[in-house]
Amino acid sequence: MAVIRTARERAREELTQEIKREARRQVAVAGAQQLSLRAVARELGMVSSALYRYYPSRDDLLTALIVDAYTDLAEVVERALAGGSAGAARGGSTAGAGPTRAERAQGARERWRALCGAVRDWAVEHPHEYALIYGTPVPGYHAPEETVALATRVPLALVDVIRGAAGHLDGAPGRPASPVLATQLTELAARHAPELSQAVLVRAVIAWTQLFGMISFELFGRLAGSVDPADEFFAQAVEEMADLIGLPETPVG
Amino acid sequence: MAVIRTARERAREELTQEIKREARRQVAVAGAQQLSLRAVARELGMVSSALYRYYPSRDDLLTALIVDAYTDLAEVVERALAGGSAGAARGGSTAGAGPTRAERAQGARERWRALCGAVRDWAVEHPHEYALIYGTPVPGYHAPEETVALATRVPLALVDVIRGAAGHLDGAPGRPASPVLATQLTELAARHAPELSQAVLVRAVIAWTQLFGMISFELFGRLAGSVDPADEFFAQAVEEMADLIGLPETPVG
DNA sequence: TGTACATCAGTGAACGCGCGTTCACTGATGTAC
DNA sequence: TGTACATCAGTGAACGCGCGTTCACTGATGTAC
Repeated sequence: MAVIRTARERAREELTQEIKREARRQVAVAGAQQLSLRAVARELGMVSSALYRYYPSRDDLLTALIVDAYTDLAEVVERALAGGSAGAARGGSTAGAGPTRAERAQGARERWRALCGAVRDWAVEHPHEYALIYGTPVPGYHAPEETVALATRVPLALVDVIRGAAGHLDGAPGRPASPVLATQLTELAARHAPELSQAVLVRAVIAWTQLFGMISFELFGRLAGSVDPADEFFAQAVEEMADLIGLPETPVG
Repeated sequence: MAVIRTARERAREELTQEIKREARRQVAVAGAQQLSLRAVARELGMVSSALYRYYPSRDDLLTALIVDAYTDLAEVVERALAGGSAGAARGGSTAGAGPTRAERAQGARERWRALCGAVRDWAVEHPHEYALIYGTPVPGYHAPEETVALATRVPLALVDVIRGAAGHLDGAPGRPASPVLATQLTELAARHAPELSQAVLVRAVIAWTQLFGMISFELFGRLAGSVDPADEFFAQAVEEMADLIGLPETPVG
């Protein structure tokens, strides 16, 4: 009620964060499966039962970490797009005004690069948190509704990048979608991207799965012996995907 | 020594298989993390310590399952290619003789479809075994050398399909590879596919990561709300990947 | 074919471990009058 | 400002669980002579 938090309230907020921080640290070191309330409590110098004042169960703590991971990744990606696109488009835009439609189209490929790079960088820096949200689901754990909406932020950003270039996409003509797929794409378009053709949407989904497929393979060690370290392969694949979608090339110079 | 196995030897072989079978069943139900020697023993009506006559540790049993999973998948894929390509190419080939080079090129897209379909079907039928070999690595478990060679069988089959169409590939011209990537591709080509260009090889790796990226997303529930069920999306993506690589279209009729 | 010994599969008890969660408690912090 | 009561964070013991692995043992199977 009071604007100024009581000592109790402040302590509670801080400890809630500290518990989460320590839990995240443990997940980062040993993976989600190894997360143990007792170990967290031990590290914090508390007794294990004290944690139950903050999280009603281990699964709730895990959920908090998952929510944070989704949020963190989404913010990193959105920040990369906000910064990157403004920078890329600023050159040609009237000072003070936002980028024009054509300018955003010009910047679409840079934005696509920025998005892919941001996801990969985050994943490489937080491999276990990445595994937490994009790895094998933990059997027995069921993600609450809350995370479903969060999980869409990155794909929505991806679609947004493509929408920015709508009308300027120059990919090869696509194959017609078969009936069920066409229906799925129509619904997807209605919800998120009415101006994109089915051919482009399919490729957006392909690029999306491609992006995370590559990253998972890299993190999980499946590229060892072929294109690992994967930096340049990744960059190349990002361009190939941009070509596939038909994102316009930015004129050089 | 004896050609005829003694009762002891036969019993040992059978029990070794039965233990593996029960372990596989448990992994299929609850995932690798849940595999427990005690539970396996219980189910088999033995005492847990008896298992140590057959597998020296839990990790060794897990390794046996992983080896089996790799082998099983590879065999399914190789069988699909053997059957599929023979059938596809038989129409135009001289009776008795193998397919000519041009005929194999004609069949390359069918072979690519067969390969992708076989991998996906196997994964859908054995989701937990798929997760065992393509999911998040189990922290603390280190895969022995043995599995490394096994893991290459599917990608080798993939490269083989493309090699079958060498000289007939008609993909869009690729971008030049940057230095490190070029080196990696040169080594890859030297080892596995000297007749393929770097542009094609990059796309082969892209298609490879794409294939498993899609399947993982499908199995792990990440396509829910977009293109799930994924059958038609998968088929479409398989064609797009074939286009990207430049596998020749089979003439219809 | 029969006996003496060696091999080895399976038993049952035990070790030592760590886990999530509950519960009655204490003492400090906060609130109402 | 001071007192009486309510709230709630943290304690410590306990419950009940399942796990991987070791070890001395027994009894059945196999082998050599």
